[in-house]
Amino acid sequence: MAASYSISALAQEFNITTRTIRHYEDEGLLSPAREGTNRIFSPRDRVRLKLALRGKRLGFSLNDIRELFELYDAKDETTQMAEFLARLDKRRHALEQQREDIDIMLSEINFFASQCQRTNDGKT
Amino acid sequence: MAASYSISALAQEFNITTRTIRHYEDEGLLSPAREGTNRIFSPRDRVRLKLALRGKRLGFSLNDIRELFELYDAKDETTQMAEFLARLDKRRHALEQQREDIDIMLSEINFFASQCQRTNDGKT
DNA sequence: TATCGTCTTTACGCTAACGTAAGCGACATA
DNA sequence: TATGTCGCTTACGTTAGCGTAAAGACGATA
Repeated sequence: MAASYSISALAQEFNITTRTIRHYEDEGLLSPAREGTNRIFSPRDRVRLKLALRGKRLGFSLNDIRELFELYDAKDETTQMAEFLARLDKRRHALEQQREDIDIMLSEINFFASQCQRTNDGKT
Repeated sequence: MAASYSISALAQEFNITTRTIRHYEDEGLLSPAREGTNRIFSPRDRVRLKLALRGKRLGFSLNDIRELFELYDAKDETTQMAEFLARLDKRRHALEQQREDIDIMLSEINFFASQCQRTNDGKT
C-alpha cells in the first residue's frame, strides 16, 4: 500500500510549520484524507506541497499556485486546455525574465566580490 | 550636465506608480534631490530604482534591498566589507537555488506543454 | 489516574507593500 | 478667471501569508 504522512512529518521534511500546511489546505492547495479528525497525507499531497513550496520560492502567490493546480487537474477538458497552455506560457515568460535577472545579479555579485577581494588584498 | 527625471517620468519608464516610488523613498531606497517640494531624480537614483525592482522580482524584501545598498555604500570601511561579502555569498546561494527551481519548473512546463499539444493534435 | 505528545479547531494579531482618498500648492492654458 | 495637469503630504485601508494563543480530544506511558 502507498505511503502516508502525518502533518508533522511533512512539516519536518520540508522545514515548515504545521500551521503553514493547514493554511495551504484552507487555501485549497492540499486536500488530505482524514482519519477521524486527523489529516492523512498521500504521496500526491506530498508532491503538491513540494511544488507549492517551489512556486513560493519563485515568488508565486498561493492563489497563482492553486489556479495552476486546478487547471492542471482539469486539463483534459479541451476548453480548459487552451487556457492552461496560455498560463504556462505566461509562467515561462516570467521565469525566463527571472533567469535573466538572476544571471545579471550573479555576475554583478561576482564583479563586486572580486573587486572587494582585491581591495582587501591590497590592505593585508 | 547630468540628466534628471521627474517622479512621473520614472514611474512611466518602469511601469510603476508614483506611490511606489515615494514608498521606496520612505523606506530609504531612494533619496532624490528637491527643487522646492518636488523630487528630482538623478541617474544614480534611476539605477537604484532599477536594481530595487530587479531585487523585488527575485523576491527580496525592500528591507533586504536597502541593507544591501547600505552595505555597498559603506563597503570601503574594511569592517563592513567582510559582512558585505558574506551577504553577497548568501545572496548567491539563494539565487543559485532559485535558478535550480526555475530550471526544474521550465522543464516541467515544457513537458506538460508538449503533452497537451499531443493530446490536442489527437483531437483535431 | 495524571501527564505527555500529537493532533484538532477557532480566531485574533501582525508585517510588508503598497492602494486610495483627502486636501492643498504651483503653473499653464483656454 | 476657471480648468487641468502635475506634484506634495498625511493618513487610513487592504491583502497575503502565516504567527500565535486558547482550549480541547485522544492515545501512550509513568
